[in-house]
Amino acid sequence: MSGRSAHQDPDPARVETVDLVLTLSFLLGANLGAVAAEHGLTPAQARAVVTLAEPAPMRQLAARLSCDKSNVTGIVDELEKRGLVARQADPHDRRIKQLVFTDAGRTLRGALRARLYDEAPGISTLTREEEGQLRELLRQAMRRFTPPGADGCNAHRPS
Amino acid sequence: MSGRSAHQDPDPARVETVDLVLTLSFLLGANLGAVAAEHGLTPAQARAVVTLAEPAPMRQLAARLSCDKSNVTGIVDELEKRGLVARQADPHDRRIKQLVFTDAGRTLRGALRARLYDEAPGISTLTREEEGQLRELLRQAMRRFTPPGADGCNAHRPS
DNA sequence: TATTGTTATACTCTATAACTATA
DNA sequence: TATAGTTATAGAGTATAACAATA
Repeated sequence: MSGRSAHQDPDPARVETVDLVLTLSFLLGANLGAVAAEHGLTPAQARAVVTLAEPAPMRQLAARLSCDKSNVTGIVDELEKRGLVARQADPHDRRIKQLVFTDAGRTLRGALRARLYDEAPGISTLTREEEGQLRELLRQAMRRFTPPGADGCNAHRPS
Repeated sequence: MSGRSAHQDPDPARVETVDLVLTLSFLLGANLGAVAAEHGLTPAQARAVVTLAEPAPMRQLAARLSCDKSNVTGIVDELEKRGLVARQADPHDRRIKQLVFTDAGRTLRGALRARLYDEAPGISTLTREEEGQLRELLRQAMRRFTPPGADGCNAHRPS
């Protein structure tokens, strides 16, 4: 018994690996925020512009952003107000609104992607070879990852 | 002119690398949220428990969480209410409150760290060697990263 | 009945600024 | 004057639930 804890401390090397991923992601997020602000957008709006692959229904954009569809309404409202995207009626299903870029929106998307990817903090300092190794290791990690509750049936989230 | 955009599309390989980092980080964050909820904590509260290296002033915890000190007050209020941490007067400077864990808090911290690091989604599927390579590449990226606006002044980040 | 999108609402996270008590 | 911590407040982000229009 004594005061011995039920859990050993995790491997310090593992802690460093995880913290490095989180720190790098934090920098990428901070960069997104800064670039968004330069264009008078919130981070969520900028992310929508970068993520949208036109044409796409609202619901698909929500899926790509990993958020509820109700959030997308407000984000797209603002982007539409600024003349960056438009909602187009779908000829085959009148419930659906297809999102498309305006010319200004498409240009902005290119500018944002250039800043966020070409100049990605940290990652852009690696050589092509190093980045290739990093990419392959991350692919490996994601490939082998099994989401919790995926026992071959459809996964739902208990809340 | 012919509608040619001012920006080329970024290198698809680069896009994949960045998106992999963000996806992995998203999974780590979702895991934090799930583990926090199991213990009736919000993600921010759980992160404070995991991050706190006792004893530490409020201000230092805020720095480690990369957030404003005003946020820490509420987080620690709740952790203190649950008997996980305590605020102790600093004998040398009465402005300072040193945060320390209770026994329950220290035990919880161990449990959370075990879940968040030992079972880190994605990363825990790599072999020791693969994880070592990943860690070294991420270290390299962070080492070479120059924060914007760091023109010769001292900008470090102690881990 | 099920689905797309909208609205209303609430909760969390975060930053800013003003305040206190110390130093 | 400067710093540690608190309080009040406001802005983003997100989720849930109820709803209208449509399938």
